[in-house]
Amino acid sequence: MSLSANKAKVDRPSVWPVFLTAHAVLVQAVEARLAQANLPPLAWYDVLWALERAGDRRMRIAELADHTVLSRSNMTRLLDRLEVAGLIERAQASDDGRGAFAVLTSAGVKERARMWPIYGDAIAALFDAHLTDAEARVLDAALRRALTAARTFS
Amino acid sequence: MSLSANKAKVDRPSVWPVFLTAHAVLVQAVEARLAQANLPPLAWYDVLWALERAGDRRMRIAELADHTVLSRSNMTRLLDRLEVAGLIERAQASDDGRGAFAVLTSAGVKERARMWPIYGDAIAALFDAHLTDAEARVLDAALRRALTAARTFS
DNA sequence: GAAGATTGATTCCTCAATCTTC
DNA sequence: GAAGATTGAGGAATCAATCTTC
Repeated sequence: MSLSANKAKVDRPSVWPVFLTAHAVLVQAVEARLAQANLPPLAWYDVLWALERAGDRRMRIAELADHTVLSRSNMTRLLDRLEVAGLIERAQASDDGRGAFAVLTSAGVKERARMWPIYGDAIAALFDAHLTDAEARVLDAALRRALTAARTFS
Repeated sequence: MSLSANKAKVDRPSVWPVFLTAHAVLVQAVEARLAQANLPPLAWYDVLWALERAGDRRMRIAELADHTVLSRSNMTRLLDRLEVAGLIERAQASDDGRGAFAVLTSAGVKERARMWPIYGDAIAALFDAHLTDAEARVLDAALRRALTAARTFS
């Protein structure tokens, strides 16, 4: 064992603290704007938007959970709330008796459309406006790389 | 009012979704490594480290809350847990009767030292290792800019 | 026995209300 | 009345256990 056991360690101050803080502050600011407009939280948007992009406005629960980076049980409960709010419904999978779908309702479509102006503006003003095109490309590439690595690792 | 009310909007796909996903996945991976080593969560580290860097191993509660981007009530409860674990103590401010300090104990110092190898390795392997020096500089500058803007805005 | 999803129990976060000191 | 910190009550996240179907 050499003196430096952490061979992967890099010889510069880590960007990690800034990354964590930036995320926390930005998300708080975005959530605040949504709340101020009497709109549901960010997590709701994620689910609604994922469903809307899916071909037939439906997705398997586990697929949704993976997509939004939530645990299954967490997703079950989030869907409960969305269902109570009338934004999604649940449906049985015809081919697999165990499987369930979350299906976007038309009220769900409307709600997402109502959220987008606020959410989109918030992202634009708080995040995108502060990145040049070149920086955006670097950020995108670098974060995707770390992301992929973290996923294959664990 | 012009046709485009969102003047700040930028003409490229936003990095925002990748930013959110990368954060979620990376934090989950780091927390998993800590948990696997029977160590406390990331938030504990933040508080312990902030206290250790403070001159006399103590900080005001509100100051700590600002530093770690937590609400005051949240910080109160986090400190409760840390106090039960013996890692911090509370002390009265001598000059201001309302004020309270969180003070790092020697057990707290030890615990942070025990966490660092795991945490530091995780950051290095999952995050830093995937950034070149140039990318790290870009990331740091860009995120700081967004961060500052978001803070002055709200 | 494993995959898909849910449930119960616990922990943790959040909001508004409170208490004390300034 | 405002600042610093805590509390109570309600909501959301987490873990392990469960139920059903494959």
